[in-house]
Amino acid sequence: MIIKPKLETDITKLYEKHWVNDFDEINTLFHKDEPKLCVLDSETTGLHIIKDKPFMWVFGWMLPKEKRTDEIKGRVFAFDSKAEILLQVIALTKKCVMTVGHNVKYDLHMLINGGISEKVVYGLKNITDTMGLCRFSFDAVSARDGGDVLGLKKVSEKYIDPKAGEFEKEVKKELRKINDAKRNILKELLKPYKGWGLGKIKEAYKVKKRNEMDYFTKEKKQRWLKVPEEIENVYFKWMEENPFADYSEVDRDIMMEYVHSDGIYTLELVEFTYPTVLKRKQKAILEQENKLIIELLKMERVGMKVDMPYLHSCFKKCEDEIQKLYEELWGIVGEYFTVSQGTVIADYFEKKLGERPETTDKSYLKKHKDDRVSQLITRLRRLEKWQSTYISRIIEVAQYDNHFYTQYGQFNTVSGRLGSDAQQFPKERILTEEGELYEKENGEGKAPIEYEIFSPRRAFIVEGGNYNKIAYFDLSQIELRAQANYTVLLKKPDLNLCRAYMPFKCTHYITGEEFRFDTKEERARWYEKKEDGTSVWLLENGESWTPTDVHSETSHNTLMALAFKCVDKYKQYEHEKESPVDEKSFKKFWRYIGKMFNFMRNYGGGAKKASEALEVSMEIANALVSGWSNTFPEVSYYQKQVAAKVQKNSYATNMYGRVYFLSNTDKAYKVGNYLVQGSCADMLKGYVIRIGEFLRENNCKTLPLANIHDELQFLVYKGEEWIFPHIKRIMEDVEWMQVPVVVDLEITETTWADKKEVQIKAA
DNA sequence: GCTGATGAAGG
DNA sequence: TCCCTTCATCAGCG
Repeated sequence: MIIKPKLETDITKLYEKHWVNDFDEINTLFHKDEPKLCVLDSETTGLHIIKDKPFMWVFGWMLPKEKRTDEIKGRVFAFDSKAEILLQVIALTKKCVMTVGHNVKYDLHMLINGGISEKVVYGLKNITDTMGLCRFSFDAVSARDGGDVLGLKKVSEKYIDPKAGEFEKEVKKELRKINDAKRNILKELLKPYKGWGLGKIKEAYKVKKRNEMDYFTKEKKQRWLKVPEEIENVYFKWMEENPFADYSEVDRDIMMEYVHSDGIYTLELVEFTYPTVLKRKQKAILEQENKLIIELLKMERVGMKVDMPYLHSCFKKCEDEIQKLYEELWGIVGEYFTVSQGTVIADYFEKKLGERPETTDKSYLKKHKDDRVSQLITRLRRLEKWQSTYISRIIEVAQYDNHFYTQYGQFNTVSGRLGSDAQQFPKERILTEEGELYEKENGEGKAPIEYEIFSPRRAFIVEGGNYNKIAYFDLSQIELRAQANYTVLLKKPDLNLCRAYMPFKCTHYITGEEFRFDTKEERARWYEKKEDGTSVWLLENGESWTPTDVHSETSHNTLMALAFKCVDKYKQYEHEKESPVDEKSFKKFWRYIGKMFNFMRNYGGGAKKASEALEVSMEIANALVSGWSNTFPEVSYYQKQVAAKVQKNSYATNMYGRVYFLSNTDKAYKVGNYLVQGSCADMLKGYVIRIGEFLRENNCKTLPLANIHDELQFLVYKGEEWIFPHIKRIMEDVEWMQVPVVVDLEITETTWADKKEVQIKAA
């Protein structure tokens, strides 16, 4: 059945839109057209990759160029989700050169949730994500700096059809109507209770945004409002009986008007981006990404098991602590407010100090850290953030089956890194005030468990049964190693940075040969030791090589720049006017700012920012700049070279062929970091593919579980510990890295928080 | 309602 | 010339 929707644009009218109940019409036309490019897109009940189901699909294609006319460019078919049709559609996609979807990994989840076996989906070979095509053909500018956001609506509106956003509006309107109707039920229910309307509920409980619509929660907002039990019962019961509406509740006739457009724009995006992808020679790296789609798909479906009772108990602890602190805060200030209300806080400080602060941000509060109000606000902001972002969110996501599922954004980032929400789980626990005091006196990590409010990583536990172990493979300081390697590749190796990771330009204590690192075998000798445990490689002064402590070195050179005299390196410094630096203050202060600045400067940071961020004088900040330059002269050279190259050519290419293109080269200085960050990201992506192959070839049941930038996690199947040395070998074997790559292994049989380091050798 | 600022995290 | 991100909340603007 051919659909003539009310809304058509110059772009969409060139596509024939069908609604079908079975496969016949699709099949007949497909064989008539013999397309090379097809699209698959799902409409689903929500965004949970395991719980939610597809209820409608769009399958379509673009006609081969020779078959197009002025009237028709392609065909799209919408149908209710049924496994039989999907299976036949999948068979057709295999006849195309390319099958695309926008964020296609999500649609692959929905194929599985729609009744297609995992085996069939995991076996798909010609899947390409149009988000990837966008990333590989757009400028390397992050969204923060005004670069493109890759959402289908945004991209199509900008590059394909200014009217692309119109289609969704009708459906959104309809969805809003349904949710409004549900909200009106609550309104009616609340009518008998004076003073407790919808507005008051919104003050008492947090209302989050889902699809730009109000999503009511059970989380407290303005905690001074005491909600009568009766009201709370009415409200909670309403929530249960009236769950937040999703697209499946929208009338099918209205859906039908719009579903085709997503498929059409996705096809159009291929036509728009693909020539640039080819021109920039991005086909090889695109194929890598395509392989990765399936590996990530598998990984996402494993999910991390969470300890729900623990989370619920932490929620309660957090809640009590927040309530307690708020009561103290309101008592002092004499007014009810929340800690994110900057104006109220500014009022307070204006009254107290006679001067109105411009901001009430973290740094302002830190300046008044002896003020109890300042302490309370700082602490409450942290607690509330943790409670809502970690505890509540994990509970919400994991409610379905006690697993936290994350989705990896494969093309979100400019550099090539994966994005995911698992990356922000704090490593450290949050303690009560007493606990923090205890640690101040007795050392970090020393506070006993009764002081602990919440340890995010404690919530993630092993699966159990035959999967009673999680292994974490972590790349040691990989970005700094890659940075060192880039100076080697530029034929100007940075002495200090290289010597942090290998005995660069050192000589053997017996043979006198210089350390070489051109081949794998030569490189592997960096670790060789004498019987007494010191390195066989000797520095110029005859001492055994020890890895340079790059942070101390920057601090040392900063002190030199400030005209300190070195009495004992890293330990004692004297000055004509300033007070001397002893070992303790070197460690606690100078090394700390040296470390912070090392990272800052690698990203292009300057003296002004350093002075602000590290809260030091401009004099010290300037000394850090020159201290850094003296410590890593060739890193400085590298940064200048890359920027100059980008100024000249408008692009640079990382170690895996990923191109960073800039139409406007004002921010060329950023590319130096893109190359380092992006090469490491592609390195990780490569591991995921290769380790996946290894596990398949050996019929392993161990499952890749998660990735966080420089770490890979595996859910280990009982008895398969033999693979650890192989994974380590795969990860440490990086063709282009002349600086040694080192991988550490940690294991837990209980929770993520309790992982312990294990020594192994690469196979 | 949308945007930008702010601030809590990860590397 | 401080890099890449995620997620939540609020003030200001239209």
